[in-house]
Amino acid sequence: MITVAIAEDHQSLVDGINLLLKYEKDVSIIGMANDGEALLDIVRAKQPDVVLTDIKMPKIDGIAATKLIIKEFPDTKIIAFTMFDQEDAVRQMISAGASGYLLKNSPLDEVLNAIQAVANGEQFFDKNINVSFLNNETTRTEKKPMLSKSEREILVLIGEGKTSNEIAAIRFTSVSTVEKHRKNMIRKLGLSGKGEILRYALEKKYDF
Amino acid sequence: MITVAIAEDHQSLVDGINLLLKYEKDVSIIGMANDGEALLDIVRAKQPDVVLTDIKMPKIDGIAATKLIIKEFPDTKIIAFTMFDQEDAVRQMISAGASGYLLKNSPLDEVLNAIQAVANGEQFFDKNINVSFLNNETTRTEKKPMLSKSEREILVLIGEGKTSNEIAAIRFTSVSTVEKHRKNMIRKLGLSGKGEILRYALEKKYDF
DNA sequence: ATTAAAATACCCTTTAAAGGGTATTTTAAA
DNA sequence: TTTAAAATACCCTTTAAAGGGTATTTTAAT
Repeated sequence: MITVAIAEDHQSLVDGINLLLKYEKDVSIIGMANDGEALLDIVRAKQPDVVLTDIKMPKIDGIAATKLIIKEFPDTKIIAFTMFDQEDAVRQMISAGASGYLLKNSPLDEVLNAIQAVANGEQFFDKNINVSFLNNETTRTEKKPMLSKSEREILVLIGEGKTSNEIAAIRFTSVSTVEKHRKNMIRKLGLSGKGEILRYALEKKYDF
Repeated sequence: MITVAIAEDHQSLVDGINLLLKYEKDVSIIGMANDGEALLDIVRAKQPDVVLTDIKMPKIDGIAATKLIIKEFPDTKIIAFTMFDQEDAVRQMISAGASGYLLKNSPLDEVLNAIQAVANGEQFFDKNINVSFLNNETTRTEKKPMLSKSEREILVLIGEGKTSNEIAAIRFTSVSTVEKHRKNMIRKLGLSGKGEILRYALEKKYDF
């Protein structure tokens, strides 16, 4: 019997996975969480064999949660279940100690395959993910630019219509710092022109 | 028997809804799509009673798809199924003709409740949504300021990321004219601040 | 034909953002 | 522990947009 904990901020999807696994006799869901903190509580209390976790979650994100879980319970198998195929996200999850990576646009029964694979000591990667970069030195160097934590925070505020001045006040930093982050993001994202970072923020805002 | 079509770009969630409804004898899923274009094909081919659709989808988004479906098949009941509780998104879906609005962080069985409600001619809104503004007299009677033809054209171009200079070139007018239209729109719409008209253009892009 | 609204085009000033640097401290990874 | 990356903060210049006018020509409705 494989015991599984699920962390995912969309309850509908948790319910869907539950429906799928309810009648699987070799898999038992022993806990569900909608954020990383609740996931850690479950793992500490019940020590599941497999953890299926979203990356973007409230309180503690999937990558940080994975690190903490692996640190405390190194034998736990962790599968990332997320909507984006971002090289950097995959790489971070792998180096945090995850054994598998699933995309939400894949069929739901892949979840079962992944759980069984990782419980069996194997790794499991979604077919739609390009994992070549994990072994390939050249591909790794040309990875697409990833925004840092501060940069993402500022991008969200930009999307909310805040000016650099307001953002500086909110984050208790100087305006020049905010403007520096702006410029760095513009460079990283390959943008140019006045409104372009606002456009970017608004268009991608539901994406992360 | 209620016939249902689902449009949602995360296959895992489609599978979950499928699992939930498979053994419901008064509900039958007659089509599934991962984008708005495929949804329209299904609706035209099979004319479902109820459509459950995501808002953010490839090719044609949920709001545009809703408008098209209601135009061709006015009796179709449409439920928005999405991850964000944004007043503007709700309002736009309603004015596009949707009968219900569900959040993805709600339990999956709400989907069944929503389908049965709208099939029955009722409206169905997620408990976690603030819908007060829909019945609010002041909001409803508040006639939106009417933009002129040129103003709307320019607003579209602003939404496409064009600068006043580029817009002037496209429209064969002077930059000062474009800037005048900008300022007039800002005044009419009650906006203020640098990026605000771009924000407006991007957020209301289905509305004017 | 009169009139009102829309579209056109210019004036001036101010401001936020962008484009270009350099430099220090803090944090996290190898 | 050494190193690299991120976050911090400042410098200077340029530019697009905003905020405030006035004024003329077109277009459409009475």
